[in-house]
Amino acid sequence: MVTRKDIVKERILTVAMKVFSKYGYFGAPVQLVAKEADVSKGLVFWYFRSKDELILEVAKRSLPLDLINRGLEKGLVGRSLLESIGEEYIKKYVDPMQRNLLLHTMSLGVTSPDIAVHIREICERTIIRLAERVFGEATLPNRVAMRAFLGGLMCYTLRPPKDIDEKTFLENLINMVLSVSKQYKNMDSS
Amino acid sequence: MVTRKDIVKERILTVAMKVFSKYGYFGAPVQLVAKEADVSKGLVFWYFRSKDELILEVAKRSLPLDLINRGLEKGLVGRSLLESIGEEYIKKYVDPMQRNLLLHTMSLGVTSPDIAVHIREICERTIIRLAERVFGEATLPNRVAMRAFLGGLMCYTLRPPKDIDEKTFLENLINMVLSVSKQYKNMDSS
Amino acid sequence: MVTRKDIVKERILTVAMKVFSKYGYFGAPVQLVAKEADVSKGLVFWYFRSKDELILEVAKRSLPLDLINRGLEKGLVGRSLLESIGEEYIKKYVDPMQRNLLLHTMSLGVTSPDIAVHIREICERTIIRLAERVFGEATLPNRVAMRAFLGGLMCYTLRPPKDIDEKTFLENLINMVLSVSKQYKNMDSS
Amino acid sequence: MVTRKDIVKERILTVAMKVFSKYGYFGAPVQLVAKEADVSKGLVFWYFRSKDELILEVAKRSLPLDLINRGLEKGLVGRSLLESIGEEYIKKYVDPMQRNLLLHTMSLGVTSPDIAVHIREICERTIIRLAERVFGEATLPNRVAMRAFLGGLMCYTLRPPKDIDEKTFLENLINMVLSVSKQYKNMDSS
DNA sequence: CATGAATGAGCCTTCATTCAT
DNA sequence: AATGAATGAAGGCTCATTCAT
Repeated sequence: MVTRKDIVKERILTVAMKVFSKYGYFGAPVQLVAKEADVSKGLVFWYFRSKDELILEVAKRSLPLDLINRGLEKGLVGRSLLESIGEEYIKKYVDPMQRNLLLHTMSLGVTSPDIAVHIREICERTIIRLAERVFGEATLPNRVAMRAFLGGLMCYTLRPPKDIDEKTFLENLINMVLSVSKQYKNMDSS
Repeated sequence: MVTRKDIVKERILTVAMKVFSKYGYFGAPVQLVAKEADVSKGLVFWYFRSKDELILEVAKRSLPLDLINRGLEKGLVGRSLLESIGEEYIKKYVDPMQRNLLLHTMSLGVTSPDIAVHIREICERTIIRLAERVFGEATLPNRVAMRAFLGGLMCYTLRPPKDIDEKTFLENLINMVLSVSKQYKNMDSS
Repeated sequence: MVTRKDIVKERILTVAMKVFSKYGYFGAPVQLVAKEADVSKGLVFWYFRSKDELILEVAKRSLPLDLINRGLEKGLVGRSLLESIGEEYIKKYVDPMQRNLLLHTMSLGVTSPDIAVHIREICERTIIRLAERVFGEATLPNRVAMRAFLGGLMCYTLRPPKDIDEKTFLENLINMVLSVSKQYKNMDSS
Repeated sequence: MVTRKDIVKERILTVAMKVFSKYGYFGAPVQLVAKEADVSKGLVFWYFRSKDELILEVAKRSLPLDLINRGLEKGLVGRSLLESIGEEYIKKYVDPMQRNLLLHTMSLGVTSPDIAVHIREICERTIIRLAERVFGEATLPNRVAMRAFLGGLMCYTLRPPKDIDEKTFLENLINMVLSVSKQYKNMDSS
């Protein structure tokens, strides 16, 4: 059941993403988030114990974890899982708001150990689950491949090359990534 | 002639890079920079009119402009210019301090309009000069190629793939970039 | 008849005494009292219109009024009334919680005019009733004697001298106090 | 040399004593102290790192340590030291401001462990030095006697009995205190 | 040039209090 | 009665910036 409480908390979070995206985590006072969400400053602290907690929640959402989990939940494996994630990834970050937020989060990860740790843990776990579902097992080379996959996507969205269309890019990236595993070797989409 | 003034200003800048890299542009008060540089807070404002000016100066240095200009000044052209820049680029950003600073600057570029403008202008001009020296003229495809070159380097340093060594990466990147121009077509370094 | 209402209100008050004793009237938020009493914050305000009202109620209990009234209700007069009160006084304030609370209340009496007034009124009236029951009439010297009695007890409990036992102390204090009235002159307990 | 810096800091402290005395340590915002001292809020934090530090400094001054040290520095010993201290003690606390401040400090000592520890340490050391100068050595009974002396003075000032004049009180208190040591036994002022 | 005292705006956070349910 | 969401007013503290020396 979705209570009124959940709705308000969600609204605050959504607004916070917009505001933080525009002004940065430190450039935007909690006050501004509250005002934009049309609630009192106090209420933000009722739902999030501190600004850091709010930032952490927003930072989590700025990462591609949501779409990765969605892909995993669909029950997809191998190439089709990567395709699904790749498409959603690019879809998410064509939104400049999301792209900027991701930049802020990456910058934050450098300075705030607290938040960095949190994020790192989550990423670590996700990478492993992803490797398992794509390759069958999360060996080191497989995990590295998953990182390359996500890193490649990140670079693509951060600085999309004008001369490579999404389809082509994705196909090549996925081929490269899958080539680390024998089962996909010499099995290009060509 | 290098005056005492230059030495002190330089020291402040160097320290500011370290401090901002560690705590972020907003997380580090001017006071901290002054303390680490062993000067008074007032002196920092003597050399830099405001914190924003100091940040701007540091942000400039965090970008790869310096090494690009150095390459240009060497009088190199074409492939050897790209090789020189590529090597220096990677050399600069293996330093985590520089890498983190670059992240902060990218995040900053999203929120701070006037700093963003400043940086963009400089980049724009550099890209053009670079294209001219590599390809002979700064046509749109050539400028795009230059952006791809720099973007590729950025991604490489931000998330260095374990399975590609620096030499190989650079060679492939340069080949790809040069291939947009007829004069380099089918003219691999081989 | 003791209603459920009374029970809850009483629990809140008891807990408030503990909490205020530990953190001071201003150091303890109402929220903390509610939590320790295992009720909602709103309920505290249902029973006590404001925090000040709660503080006042606790402050009253921190004073020795209860045991004085109990003594009066026993129908005691003269020396035996003082003895009863004296013993109960010391018994109450051997509890560090009560002692600390008394200190907070004394400090509060200095700053909070309306609470101070309230307390002063109550004290004034009690002193008079006490003087009447001890000496027969509340003349000025008699009232002063009553203050000396209570003041002496307060000092004793706040900083109990190691070399004077309770019995001896009380006997001497009462003798001194009673000596202001002719009827007790030269009428030591011996 | 008394610098301008010292003067300003001293003014803030003096004002803080007045303000805290009137409103209590927690009832008075730093802002109010600053305003009354005619300086900016920021400056108070320039001289005192936090409100707690300011409170501690004021709390120290609210105790009778100053006059005790002054007595010690005069080189007095035995009875004359106690007489000097006793007179100054009463002189200090006839000022309601000082009396109220002392009450606040005592209340504070209960809740703020930090400050309590600080104060306790200072008191401990002073008691010992006092015992040494009064009795020649700081044996346990001598130290207890010193506590009784100071405790007696405190009670006297907090609730001055109308029927005992200062001279008489002091004489009796000192006689009592000195009687714990053989060298003063049977050496009453009578 | 250099220092550090001084200012004031602004931010995070707490908390008494109200109110719909 | 009882809950806890919601509000808004302060308060402590930081920090960029200025200025007298």
